[in-house]
Amino acid sequence: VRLTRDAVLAGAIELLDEVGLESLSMRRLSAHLGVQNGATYWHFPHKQALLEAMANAILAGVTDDLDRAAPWHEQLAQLAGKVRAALLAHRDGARVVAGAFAPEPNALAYGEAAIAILVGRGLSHREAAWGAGTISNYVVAQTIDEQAAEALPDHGRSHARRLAEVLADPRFPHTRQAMPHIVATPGDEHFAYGLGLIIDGLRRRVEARAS
Amino acid sequence: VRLTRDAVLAGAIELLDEVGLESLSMRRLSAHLGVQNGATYWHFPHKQALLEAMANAILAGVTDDLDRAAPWHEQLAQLAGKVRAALLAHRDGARVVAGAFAPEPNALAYGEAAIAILVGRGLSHREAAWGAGTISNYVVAQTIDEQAAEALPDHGRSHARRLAEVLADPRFPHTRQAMPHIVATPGDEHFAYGLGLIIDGLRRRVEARAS
DNA sequence: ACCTGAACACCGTTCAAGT
DNA sequence: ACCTGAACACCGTTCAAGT
Repeated sequence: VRLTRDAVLAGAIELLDEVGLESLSMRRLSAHLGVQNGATYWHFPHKQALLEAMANAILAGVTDDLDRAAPWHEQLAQLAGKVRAALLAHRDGARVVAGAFAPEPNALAYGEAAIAILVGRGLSHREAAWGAGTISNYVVAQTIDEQAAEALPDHGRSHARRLAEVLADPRFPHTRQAMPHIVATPGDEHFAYGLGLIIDGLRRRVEARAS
Repeated sequence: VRLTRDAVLAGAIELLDEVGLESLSMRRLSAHLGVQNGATYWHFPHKQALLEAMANAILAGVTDDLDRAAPWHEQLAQLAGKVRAALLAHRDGARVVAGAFAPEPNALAYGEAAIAILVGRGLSHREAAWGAGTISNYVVAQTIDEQAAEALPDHGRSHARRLAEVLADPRFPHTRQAMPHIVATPGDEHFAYGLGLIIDGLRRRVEARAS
């Protein structure tokens, strides 16, 4: 049973989808690959390196097929949507990517695309980098929330009940009224709202430049 | 050596500041408290419960002393700034809070304050909840980045060098020019920029309501 | 070059037994 | 009520030895 770096990586993604990030151990991965305990360490120096490679794999193709004819702010929204879709395509995908710190190619390609769009509209590299980072953080954080909500036992009903109890506290009247919208709502509308806030902020700055 | 829930919690925060989240184990905490291995389990049912309590402790007081006379968007910015300061006050504070899922009182108080401000300006509870959530996610994610950058060995110089090497790749020209602004810049300006984007987006929606 | 087998130094959690 | 002591079932990582 000859192993390769790619086989280890593919097996790791497979196992991630099966058991989730919490249960993804190097030992379990070895078992999944039908190999002895330390075998994976020949292909990856440590677990973190494997996780970075997984994050890179999850983000593959996010900069493909962008509609360059669309208005710049729609291109940004499209790009963010593709990243979100990529994260949602794997169990705990958002958390895996959030934990990756090293500059892997696919994450860089995504950042480059976002910065290029903003620089193209006249923002400084500093503003473009910070703006792209804000979007990036939003997409990952929001998708972590979505996947956490998904993963809740019995579709989160017990969690919702516990939340409702706490919100009976008279100190939190508005939170109580907003209850249905507190836990990350599945579907695109919730995601689009927060993204829209950030992009609107960027539009203001781009328009200020233009005048 | 009589233990209490509060003593365990205080010891845990102390140990967090000393060794960081990665090295904060239940066993090490017991040693730090001068007590046997399983002793902490009488006061907290599991590690996650302790971490939630720590997150709550870190967020203590974030809703105090808000300037109710200030414009609403400045109140929001103030609130976000106080949360960031609270997270920065402890090693890995942002990551601890990010990992807390249960609705603890201080996090709820913060959410309530933010939602109340937005509802007070005419937004629906849905928009207010989503807007507050976007700010919340931003503050935590951005502060995680800041604390990660801080924690880098030799002030991140080796990391910056590795990044510079990767960015020699001609595929990433804009990222390369933006290099000094890619890693979370310490100080308030970087933080304020992203926060300003979100708040500006909210201002547009509040103004749309008013007219 | 690539993998096995076994070890090292840890984890979180449980629980009878003590006080 | 609160803690000890010891165990259970795991971890990530290393490394001589094999092929």
